[in-house]
Amino acid sequence: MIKISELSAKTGLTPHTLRFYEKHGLIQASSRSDSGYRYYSEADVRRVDFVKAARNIGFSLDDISQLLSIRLDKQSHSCQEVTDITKAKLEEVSAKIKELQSMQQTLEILLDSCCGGPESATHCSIMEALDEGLIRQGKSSKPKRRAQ
Amino acid sequence: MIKISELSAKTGLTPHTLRFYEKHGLIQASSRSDSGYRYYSEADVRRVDFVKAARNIGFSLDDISQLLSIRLDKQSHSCQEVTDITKAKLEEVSAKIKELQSMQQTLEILLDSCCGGPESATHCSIMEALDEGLIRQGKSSKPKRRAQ
DNA sequence: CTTGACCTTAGACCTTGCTCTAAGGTTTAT
DNA sequence: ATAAACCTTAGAGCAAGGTCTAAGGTCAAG
Repeated sequence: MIKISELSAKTGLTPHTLRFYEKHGLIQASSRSDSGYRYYSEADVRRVDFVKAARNIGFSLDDISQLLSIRLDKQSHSCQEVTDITKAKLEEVSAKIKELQSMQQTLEILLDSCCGGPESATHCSIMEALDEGLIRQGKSSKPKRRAQ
Repeated sequence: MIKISELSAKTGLTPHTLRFYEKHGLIQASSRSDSGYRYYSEADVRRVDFVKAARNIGFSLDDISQLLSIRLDKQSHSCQEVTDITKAKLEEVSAKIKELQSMQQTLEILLDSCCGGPESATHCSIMEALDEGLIRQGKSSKPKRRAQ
């Protein structure tokens, strides 16, 4: 059993972050010393690594919570539950990419249209485009509260 | 001269947001009534529209601040200053796209590998991939403090 | 003259994922 | 025995861009 700083060393996450994850229910120390020190097992290390892997793909801590509860009792959960979470994340990522690509395109067009030189910006075509309000591409409205 | 609710109607931004922008130096009322009510001119409306256009492209409020000060005195600024801001934003957007595409690809591979059916997740290949820690694609480290 | 719509301010709260501080207790090495 | 290095907790703070509340002042209509 290792203490938090060793878990930190093994996982690359700071003790702060590990405690933060615990507070949010993602991980937990297998046991505590009499004085309250957290002690972690090998299984705990693997759990943290799972969290890290999921984080790297872009899953939110909330998603990871769900994945972890599936992981704890795989028998009682289906592959579909896992793919549902994954598909939702993929949708989200794809939507964000589209939005950014639209911005990217606009920025490229603007850059193409402007000389970019040391001339005064009096007739800068980028400034003009912004002034004319030619640019429209509303960032998708985000849901305010969970649907009900 | 119009009051804030009318500016809100004309621009689609709430009075709250308009005051928020003012607090952050993006806009300002041309004048105030004796009682302190904000009064806006046509030029003010155009300025808000500029802010909206810039925000739609993805510029941060900070970027917009810079663009606005160029706009206020175009003579004293060059096209290059404008393209520098635009290029920086394009880089940022492109980097974010790359990061997301990497996630997207991983998610697609995971989804391809999993049956997604009602079977128990005991041998779910997505869960296995996360467990094996096969996934590596560190989200670019973000700068903690401005470079010095 | 009162109601209701509108305006003012400072400041709290939201989201997400940390990051850090303060104030104190424990362990380990010398 | 004591100092360094570690641990604990609650809670504050940050980034970004809003969003909203409270408590109160103002203005136009009826």
